[in-house]
Amino acid sequence: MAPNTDQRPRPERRGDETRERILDVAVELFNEQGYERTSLRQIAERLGVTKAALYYHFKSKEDILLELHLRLHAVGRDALEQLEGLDDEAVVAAWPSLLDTLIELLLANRDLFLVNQRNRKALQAFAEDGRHVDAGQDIEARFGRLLADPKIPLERRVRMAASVGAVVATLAAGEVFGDATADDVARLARGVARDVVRQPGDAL
Amino acid sequence: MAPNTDQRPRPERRGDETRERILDVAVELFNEQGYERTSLRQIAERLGVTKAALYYHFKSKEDILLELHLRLHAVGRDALEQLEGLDDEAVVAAWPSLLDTLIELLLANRDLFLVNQRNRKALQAFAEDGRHVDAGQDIEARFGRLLADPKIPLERRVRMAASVGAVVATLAAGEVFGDATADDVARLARGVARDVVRQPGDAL
DNA sequence: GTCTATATTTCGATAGAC
DNA sequence: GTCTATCGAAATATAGAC
Repeated sequence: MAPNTDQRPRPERRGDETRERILDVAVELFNEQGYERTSLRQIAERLGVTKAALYYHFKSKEDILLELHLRLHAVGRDALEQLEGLDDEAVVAAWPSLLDTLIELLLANRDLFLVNQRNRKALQAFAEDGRHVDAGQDIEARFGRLLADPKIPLERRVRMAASVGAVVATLAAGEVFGDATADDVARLARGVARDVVRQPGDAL
Repeated sequence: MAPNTDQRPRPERRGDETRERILDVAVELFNEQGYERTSLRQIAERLGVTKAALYYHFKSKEDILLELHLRLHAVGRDALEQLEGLDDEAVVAAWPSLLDTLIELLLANRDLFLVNQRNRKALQAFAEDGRHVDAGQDIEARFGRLLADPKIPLERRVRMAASVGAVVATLAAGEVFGDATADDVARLARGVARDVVRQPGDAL
């Protein structure tokens, strides 16, 4: 193979590694303090570099949060693609299985999830300021449309909203259950989710 | 009765009325944009006064949020006093009834609730900076201790966390259920909450 | 009680050396 | 790729007139 004559440093090299570390520290701080209360100075200090260095890797503070949003979407992309083309009724039918997937993903990417959940306002502000965050296939937008669809019985929709709330609250509480392994909590969360979606009147 | 010779303007007069309006506008804007993204200039403009006027009524921006926090506590005080002296096991027993109260209060003070829920980080930051927000009888702290109590079976604790998450998510979703009256949503929320707390193995 | 005007601080972002 | 130095904007907060 010919030697690498590319002037740019190879991707997946030292540079991208620093980029990763920036994102890691950002997730930490955004979760501890929130996005708005976290300054670039804090991120830089915890990382042991200067603010200006951050600007080499990201063109703005918003871009850091936006990148974290994209990563969450990447995590849920497989699940999202399964829904492509399905109408709302079909999504309702698939809901119990979707909740299991949600629990699994939430457990494996807890911090990333929480950052996105706790900074919804900031993300939606960017979107309104012209920045498109996927537009049509945004997962949250689709969920909102689902809850508004009058073709689905109200109780079904309420229980969908409640099931997500129950799961997120349970896994966000996470380590307050001092004892308890992650697997224990996940198993119990699945049980709760099942009880929420299975409404009275459903066939057993 | 002798004429009022007090130099200060009477309480519950024009002054407190403006104070109320400030809090009302603050709740609106904090819910629309979040606490950190809302500037005092915006509050003043929507109110038709200047920033300086706000500082006559509140000594800082934090104080506005803190006041809203105190109001929420005032709303839930009756419910909280019922729990005084009860040990954790007794609270668990009272949980189903507490959830009904939560639903009722949440529905009657939706905006106030949401501001406090969405700005938890900011409030807890103030508390750590020396400002005491009740210390011992803070409702959220008590809830956290309850979830950590190993004397309560894990599944019970998980279901308590999940029930609150389900209720809050349902009522926060609120108007996305385009049709549906508040009463409908409240009734369905009670049903869901009941299904969450009543775990398998409980006597019917 | 509300105003105008301004002080003070902090933050995001850029320029240019190394 | 990271640094020093700094800019400009915006925010909180204060001083003092009315």
